[in-house]
Amino acid sequence: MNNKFMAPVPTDAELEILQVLWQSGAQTVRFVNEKLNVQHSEKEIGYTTTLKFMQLMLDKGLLTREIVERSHIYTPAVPEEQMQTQLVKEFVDAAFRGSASSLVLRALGNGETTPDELAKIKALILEIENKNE
Amino acid sequence: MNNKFMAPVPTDAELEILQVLWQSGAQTVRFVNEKLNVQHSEKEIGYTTTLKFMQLMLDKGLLTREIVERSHIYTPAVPEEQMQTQLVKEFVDAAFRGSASSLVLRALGNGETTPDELAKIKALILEIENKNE
DNA sequence: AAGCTACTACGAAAAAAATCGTAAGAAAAA
DNA sequence: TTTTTCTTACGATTTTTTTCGTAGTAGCTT
Repeated sequence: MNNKFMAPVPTDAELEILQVLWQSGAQTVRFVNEKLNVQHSEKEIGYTTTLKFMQLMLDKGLLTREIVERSHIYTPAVPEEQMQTQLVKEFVDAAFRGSASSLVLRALGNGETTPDELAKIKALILEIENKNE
Repeated sequence: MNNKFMAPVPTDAELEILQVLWQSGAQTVRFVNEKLNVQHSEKEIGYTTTLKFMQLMLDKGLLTREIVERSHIYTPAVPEEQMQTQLVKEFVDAAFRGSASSLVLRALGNGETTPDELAKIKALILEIENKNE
């Protein structure tokens, strides 16, 4: 009984599954489960655990699926970019009281941003500035 | 029995309480509870709920407190900036597979960033680029 | 066909997070 | 000095998230 209107925000565990699918494309439960287990080498995640999640996510409208050769292939219901936009919005509210720019400052100030990436960001800023004219 | 070694990551509800304290400075449970209820106008959060959270947070090392006039005044154990740094790191991993710059791109591309803020960000980028020389 | 194997379905348990009710103490008010 | 009013302590419940065991189904193997 799947609501198909708007995808809800995923929980942490659900987001990990989405990551696998965005990165590797539509896949089976087995594939996702194995991928999760190579990353998370701490504690083995059971196959049925992953299966249950993916079924729940189907119900919630986070995934869609089709049957191929008697096995289910799952696909994210929304593209990564769209979900990221949504998540950033939430995160900015929760951790930066709504100020996206202070998030940006923090993210840049923080860490390892390669010159290449910096250049890309600079370009985007110029673009926005121009549009603001 | 409070661990005092390293503050753990706050849950969502805990983070909301921290926000109030970072924003308004050290405060009582009552103050925090009322502040939460004006924002969250959906469903009233009981006083004891907030109290319990703040006691838990004290135990976890997220808050400290002192007694003033027979009433407890709570203070965040870590400054907002430090916590933001930690949270951004986690968020980038969870939602952007570790790429801070794509988070930045997304955050900027997204929304309303004022020219003033853009300028500040640009300045930071230049600063980083210079340091990279 | 009988036994394996590889799946999915589903209920339910375990763990984590959020919420609240009740008791109890101490100052303030009556 | 009773009673009312705040405030904290703490156990317990509810809700949400995560995890898994068991059963059922269908193709393959022999």
